Amino acid sequence: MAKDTSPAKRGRKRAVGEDEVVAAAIRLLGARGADAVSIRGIAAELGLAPNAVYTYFPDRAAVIGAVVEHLLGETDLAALTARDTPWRDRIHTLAGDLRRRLLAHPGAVNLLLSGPMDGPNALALGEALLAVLADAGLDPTEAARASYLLIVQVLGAIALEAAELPSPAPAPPIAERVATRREQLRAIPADRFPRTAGAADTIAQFVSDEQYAWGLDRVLDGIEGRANS
Amino acid sequence: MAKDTSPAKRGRKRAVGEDEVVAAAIRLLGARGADAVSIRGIAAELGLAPNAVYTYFPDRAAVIGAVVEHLLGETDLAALTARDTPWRDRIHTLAGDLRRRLLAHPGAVNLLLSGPMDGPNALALGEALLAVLADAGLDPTEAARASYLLIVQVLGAIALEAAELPSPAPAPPIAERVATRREQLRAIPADRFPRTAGAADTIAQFVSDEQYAWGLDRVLDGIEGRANS
DNA sequence: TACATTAATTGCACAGCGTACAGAAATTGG
DNA sequence: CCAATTTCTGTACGCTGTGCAATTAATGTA
Repeated sequence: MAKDTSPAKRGRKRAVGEDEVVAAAIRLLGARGADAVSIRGIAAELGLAPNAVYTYFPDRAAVIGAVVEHLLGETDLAALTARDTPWRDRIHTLAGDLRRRLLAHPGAVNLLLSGPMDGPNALALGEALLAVLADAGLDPTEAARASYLLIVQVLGAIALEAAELPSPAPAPPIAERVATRREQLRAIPADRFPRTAGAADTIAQFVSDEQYAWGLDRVLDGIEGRANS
Repeated sequence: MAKDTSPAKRGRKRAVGEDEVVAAAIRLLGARGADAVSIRGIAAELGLAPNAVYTYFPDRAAVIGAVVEHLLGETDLAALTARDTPWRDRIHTLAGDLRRRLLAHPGAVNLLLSGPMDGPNALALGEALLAVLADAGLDPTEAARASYLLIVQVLGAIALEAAELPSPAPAPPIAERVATRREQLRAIPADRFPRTAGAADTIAQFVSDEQYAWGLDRVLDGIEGRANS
């Protein structure tokens, strides 16, 4: 049961730790977007030669995976399992939290979607979600299906929002993004797309907190209909 | 009203057309994955020097945008507006169609999510969706919100499926993907993630047709609850 | 028919990327 | 003090997007 990470190894001492590599990557992600999260960029950030990074991770994908894990690990799973709060509220809190955190560095969600999410923090999140949905009255099979549905919904919504942001810069405020959309929507020919043009005001607000919560509520409605079967 | 694309221009004749550029890109996408859709790869496919591509598109992002538009344009919108079919069935058909088409070249959905979907084919799809949801009894505002919800759901589900596929190769059959997942899930420690381990069988099938349809049905349930308010 | 104009294509170059390989530097157990 | 072991660096290869200048091909006009 000894910590088998410390027992005084032989060779040269490490200049940094794996966590510092991840930290440097996240620093780049926030400051210069997802494309800037490069091996060479991270190395420069740490004052190392590019290939020194390969001491800590086998390839770029592994670094990305560790970053994803770190981002997922920041979520407050305790709030998710607090059984004194209604289950729908708990999910709303988690979803809002994830959205805020992931849109803080646009491009982060693209990292999530660039590989399977199979790390321990991803598992922990899934497990907590299953617990909430059991509280909601779903049997284990339905709870599992619903948990995936929720993850799809949350990551999908965030990904679509992120898709229309130019990667660098930590995302303008929502009001500004809505205004930009409204401006672009005014160019739509009302004769060819009458319904779209007519609903332009609502469409402009697709990237708002309200639409995000509305969509989640419809999903939760659908899930709730399967409860205590 | 004359075709202002033909009136006999002056300089050298174009070796290919914009559509051939897009076709070459899609050929690469299907054969060697999203990463292979490079300017140089397209140029090689067409027998041109790399920078000749810049005659047709200003940069790589524009090429990607055209590819996305082309993929969206392949969807059968007529089936969406056939009012003799129940509206839920029509949406299921469209969703299944999109999934099949996008998973045919994994990585395609990442292209969709790499920029705003604001081309004419994207607009046409949105417009058709609004019509279906009007048929479902939603007022224009709710229909707009629901249409975005549906797009989020469909693209999110496809993106999550694509995320765990190694980009090249046109996606193994579903049964094989489920088997692979089941294998990986057997490694999950049941003591730390009891619910996850217990539902492993269901979780393995997250990438199945059934889960896709199940999730869509929950979303449609939620949307249906807002009809004829 | 000859020439000038215009557009498409090419060659070359630059800066960046991931990463493989060999060697130098640093640290420790014996 | 030496040998073993680990980390870090130098160098290099092949790939990417794309800007600039020169070349090639097609046309309208004289």
